[in-house]
Amino acid sequence: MAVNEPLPGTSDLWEPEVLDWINLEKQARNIFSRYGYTELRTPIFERTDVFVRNLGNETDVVQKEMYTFQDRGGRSLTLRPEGTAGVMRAIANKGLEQGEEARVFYFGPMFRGERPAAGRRRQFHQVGVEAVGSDSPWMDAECIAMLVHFLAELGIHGSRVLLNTRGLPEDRQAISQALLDYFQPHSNALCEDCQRRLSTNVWRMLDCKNPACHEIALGAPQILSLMGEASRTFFAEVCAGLTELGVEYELAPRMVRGLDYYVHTVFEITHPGLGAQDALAGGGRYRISLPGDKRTFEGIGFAAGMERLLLARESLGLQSPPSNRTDTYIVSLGAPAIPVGLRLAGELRQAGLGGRVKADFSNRSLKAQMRSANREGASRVLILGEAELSQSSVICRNMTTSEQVTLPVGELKNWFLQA
RNA sequence: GUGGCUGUAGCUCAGUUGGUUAGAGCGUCUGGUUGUGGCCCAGAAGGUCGCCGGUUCGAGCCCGGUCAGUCACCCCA
Repeated sequence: MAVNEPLPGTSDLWEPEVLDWINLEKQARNIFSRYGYTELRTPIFERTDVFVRNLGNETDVVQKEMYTFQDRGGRSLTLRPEGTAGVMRAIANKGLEQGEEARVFYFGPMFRGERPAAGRRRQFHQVGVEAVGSDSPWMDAECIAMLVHFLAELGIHGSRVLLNTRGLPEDRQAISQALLDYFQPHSNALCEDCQRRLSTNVWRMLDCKNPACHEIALGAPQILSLMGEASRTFFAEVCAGLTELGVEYELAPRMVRGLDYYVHTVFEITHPGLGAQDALAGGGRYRISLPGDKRTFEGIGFAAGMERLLLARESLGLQSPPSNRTDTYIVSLGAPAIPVGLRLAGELRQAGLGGRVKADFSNRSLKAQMRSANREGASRVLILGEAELSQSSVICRNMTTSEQVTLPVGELKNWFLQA
């Protein structure tokens, strides 16, 4: 039993759920390509430093969530915990001309060694986009609007767009200091995590969920007001762009996203149908430098959790109904009929007739085979028995109307073509 | 990694104060006279009660451990 179960946090995916996944991928390609994005597929494992370097060594993802192993040559490799790093590596490898933009989307499995919960898996799937090479705030607005468009196309209503800015790196020092000056006096009242954050990551204290910390964080200085002119102008233009595109959003001045590489815009989309992990998607503007490359790449991107998108759809009653497995079912009565049914099935498929064709090789009674045909939802049944074999004919039964006729094999095509 | 809840047939679940061969519904299979599905009827198959150990004359029921699921925390998609 247990040996056949998938590992914790992983799962087998059967129809009809698979149909929802196919549809999700189709919609992603459909929408993102309208914005000029092209699909990129990168390996699901990379050299470990690709991730450590990009995500930041102090992040939780790097510290305790990566699936890292050594290959035979002793190199440290890691199953990708997110998509951006690999995409950036691929772009750097291909090369980006000065002034050239890369706009790509991707989807696929990601791996994080976390404890599974609602909407959280160890192997999960993300659909994401990256627009690299533009430093324009209008690009941020368009990117967020594209995500909102995508959600609408999936029928996901009721989500919220939360928006904030982290400003430019040169503003960070002053802001961190101001936050530190504010939180330090309260240190005794803070939770364990936040006491540690005082020295590691003061920003993160702003969105601590601990009630006591949250209370204190409410009185913290507004980071936006501490930023320089350039940062504030950038943010204002992102907001203006969203308004221009008719995207509704909420300012979330205390939202701080986990990864170190963000500059300026950060955003998150939440949905009430998800449970405790209510983030449907998240992203922001980033600057990334790669090992062996002197350049810094700036871009804007997001990743959406595919499981969560599906959960949100489910909470709105939008999952695919179970589908029939068979359109045409071929019943063979008696051992001599079985190879004839086999051949007939092959001919139908080659001719593109009868949709999903399944032949029954079980040599069971007619009744038993008819029951199977019915259970599988077949709309047409072809019956081959002794009498039919001797005269090269076949009984053609319409399962919806229960009408049937005996036809020479040569006339089957016409029968299939009529409704 | 930490905590709460759960773990009985393919599925959904019953199993009384621990006491003889562990039950139901659905599903599956077979049959209801010569070769015809869905409805109905009859019969059958299917379970080491997650696993290991303990308490007991005796445990699906009690205790401990373990594994798995689930939800929550940390964090994130």
